[in-house]
Amino acid sequence: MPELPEVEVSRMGITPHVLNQVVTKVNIHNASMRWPVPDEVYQLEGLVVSSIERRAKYLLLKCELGSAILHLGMSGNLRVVNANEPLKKHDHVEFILANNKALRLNDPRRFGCCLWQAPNEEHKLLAKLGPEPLTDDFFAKRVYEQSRNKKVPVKQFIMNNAVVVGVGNIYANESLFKAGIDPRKEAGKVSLKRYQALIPIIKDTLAAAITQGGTTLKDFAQSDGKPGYFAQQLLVYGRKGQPCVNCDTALTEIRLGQRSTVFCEVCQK
DNA sequence: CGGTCTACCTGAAAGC
DNA sequence: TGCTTTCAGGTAGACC
Repeated sequence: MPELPEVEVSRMGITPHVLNQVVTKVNIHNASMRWPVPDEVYQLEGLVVSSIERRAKYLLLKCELGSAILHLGMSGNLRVVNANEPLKKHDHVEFILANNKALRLNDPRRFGCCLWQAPNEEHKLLAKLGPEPLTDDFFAKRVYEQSRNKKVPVKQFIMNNAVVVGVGNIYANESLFKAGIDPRKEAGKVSLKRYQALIPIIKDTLAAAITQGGTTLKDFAQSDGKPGYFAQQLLVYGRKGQPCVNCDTALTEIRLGQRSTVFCEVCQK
């Protein structure tokens, strides 16, 4: 499932093939994604892709008359293939380029989306997003102050897009383990000192995953079409019952906000 | 308004 | 073996 590192790696992967190319044709093979794919996306036809940006887990293909906003949801991936390559099942949207390549958005579960943003406008999905985790806008004191009087478990707090974007379930589990923080602990009762430990860990974990080419369990294909399964070592996620790497205690799995939460009851307090 | 819950969706895996 | 059920999860929006 694409988390922020996968999206960033996808961005980097498609950029050499897509940047500065003319979009000769847009094909919407299946408009029923999370939201209907709007016809405005056809406005890209005949335009040059002038930049490819990422905000949270959204990718923006920017052109003079507007931008396509892409989200991979849980099961989506982007591929760059030769335009004559047969479509695969769940290739919902494709952008044919002047270099005879096709950028294809494939998403079996259709939790992803392809939307439109006019120039100088900010789509409402992007408007309420919190800071990017890898920028200086995400820092411990800010998170600490934002968390005061919040009763929500700290894990759910750091997965809240208003606090920081791009921290999904896997990285929330991993980061809290590395920081030694019990995921159930009330966000408002976590000290500044502990946020000062946690925030750099989140940054380092995400940055390392980007550096290594992105991590995923399934569904992620490298943008050149090769399977992109990435064997990053996950310390707790998916390791319920297995020994903690620090103390050998069997890892515990619980549900927080309907999400699988794995942690070490000894190392995380 | 803050906090919690649900819906959306398919395919892999588990259960029977 | 093959059918049925469960589970995975990002996130907007409904709900209390």
